[in-house]
Amino acid sequence: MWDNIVPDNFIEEEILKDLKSGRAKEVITRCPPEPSGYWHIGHCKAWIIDFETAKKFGGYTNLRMDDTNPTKEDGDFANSYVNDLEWLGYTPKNVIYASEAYFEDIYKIAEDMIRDGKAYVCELSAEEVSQTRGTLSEPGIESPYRNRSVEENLKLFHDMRDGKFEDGKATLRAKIDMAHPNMNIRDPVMYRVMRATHYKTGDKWCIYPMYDFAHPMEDALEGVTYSLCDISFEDHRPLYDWFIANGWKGEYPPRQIEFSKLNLENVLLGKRYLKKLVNEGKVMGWDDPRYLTIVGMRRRGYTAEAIKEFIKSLGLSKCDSTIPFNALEYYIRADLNMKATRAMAVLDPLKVVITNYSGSEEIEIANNPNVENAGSHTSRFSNTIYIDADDFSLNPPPKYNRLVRGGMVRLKGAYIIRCNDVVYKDDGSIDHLVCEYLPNTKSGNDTSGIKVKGTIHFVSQDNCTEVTIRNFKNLIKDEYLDPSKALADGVDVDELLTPDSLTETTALVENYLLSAKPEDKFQFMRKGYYTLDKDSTADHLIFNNTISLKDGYKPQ
RNA sequence: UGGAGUGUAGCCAAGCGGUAAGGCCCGGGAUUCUGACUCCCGUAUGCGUAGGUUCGAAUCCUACCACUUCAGCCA
Repeated sequence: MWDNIVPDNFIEEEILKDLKSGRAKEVITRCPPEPSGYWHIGHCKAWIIDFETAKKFGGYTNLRMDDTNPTKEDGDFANSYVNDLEWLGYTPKNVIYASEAYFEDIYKIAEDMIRDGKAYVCELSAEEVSQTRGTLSEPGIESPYRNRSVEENLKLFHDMRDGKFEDGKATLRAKIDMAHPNMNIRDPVMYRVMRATHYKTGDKWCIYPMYDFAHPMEDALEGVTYSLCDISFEDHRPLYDWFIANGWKGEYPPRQIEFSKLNLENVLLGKRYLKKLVNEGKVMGWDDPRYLTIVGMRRRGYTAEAIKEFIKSLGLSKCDSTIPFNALEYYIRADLNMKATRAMAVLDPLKVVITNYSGSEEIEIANNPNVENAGSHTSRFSNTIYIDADDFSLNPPPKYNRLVRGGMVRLKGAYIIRCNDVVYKDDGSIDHLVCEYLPNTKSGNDTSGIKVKGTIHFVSQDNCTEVTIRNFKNLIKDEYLDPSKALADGVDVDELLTPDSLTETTALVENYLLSAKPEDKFQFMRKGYYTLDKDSTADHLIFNNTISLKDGYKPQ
């Protein structure tokens, strides 16, 4: 049945072995966020693995809120995940709230474990537990409460649930091994007393299971067969397996497999840091286009497909890795190249007067020359136009293919022009260029036989509108390739920030863009990709610079 | 310094005893009414190091080295 599946990575290899040996019979995965923050590109990697792996083996994936700590969680986050997944193009089979779906069952499993002598109620304080845990090289000390009778433990555990202990006064602990070299195994806490209103279950519970106990039980209860997570949980796997072995009686036990997480150069994804900048008003919000949150990337103009292709291109391993940002940018450009509508925009206008032309006429601009049937839209040419200032040079560097005094260029979609004169302002700067056009050179209808080296974009005075452009630089200064390490080394967060990571400029765009809707994607030809920001109003458009085009021009 | 994990090109990453895939970056060229895209070509006598086994080793064995990670009643 599985014979024609070819594994693409070590996780799929492991799964295939299990399937063939009968250890597992299907592939059901889960994406298990704690609803306590917005998703970012790092989470994307995990969700892509969860969904793609299950899909490959004909299984499915659930979205499960791992909401076992009411002091940190919020239902708004949970809702955002459903939207983010949808945007990414994934539909979970079920949306589950662990608190609602499993708390009662997990509690019963805990009772069974007490009956089996596998768990005990401990009344050591948090500090005492910490002090008796031992160190990396020394064993811990067993709790004085470790050998209570089953009856006493059961009664005390019920007391915990019934609110007879104050917060922090008692825990349920797994009875494993206080001398184990893996610290996680030294009688880990399974339940703590915590009076907090849960966004989903309200005040129904005053005890909450810990991740290490809850997670494997949730997986098992849910029928999840593969619990894929990042490498930071590797040390927890023995515990995961212990809880499955000692707490769950089912036939096909879930299996945890870890992979390395995604790090990007110059990018900080820590929740604390993102939150701090939002609170201090240093960014526009969680969806700031400089953030690599899902909502931020979306607002910036990144596409879900580009993000997915990027992550898939990275492969899967357990090695620590940090990916250069330009690896992501490649996929953003590649996807936008096929999706963005071409348009003309002049970012730094220089006026050009065409002396031998009068009036105005329509021209056609292909919406996307790389896509068949993308169609075209109408723009205009007239005797007064604007070109970008850097497309004209008084002292052209070598191999400069744009407009120079006495030289010719083609205006995209219109005519070839020649620059005959330069008119200066009183301060010595250029006021405008005086040009002539070559009448028989119109695009698509050129009978002149004249070849020019350069084609530049422009807008016509009678067909353009001023808009705001938001330009972004990396939030983190270039020299901090690993900002989390810098932070750990004591560098202040503010020191990491690029001072002018957001700048606003204006541009003249062809009027075709007036009908754009938020999130519409455009390529401003020869410049970059832009998307309309949600802050735009009918008479004031704001475009976010998603990413520039590559510039292969190297003078010399 | 106890446990766990990882070392293949500048960055990722295939490879699973038969003589180092691919992608990004970079360099060169072609093409181009976007200096984009596209298309060619080039980039590890070498796989953390040192030994060993073998006709043959990135793959097996031994030792060592480096890096990451774990001492929440967080997830």
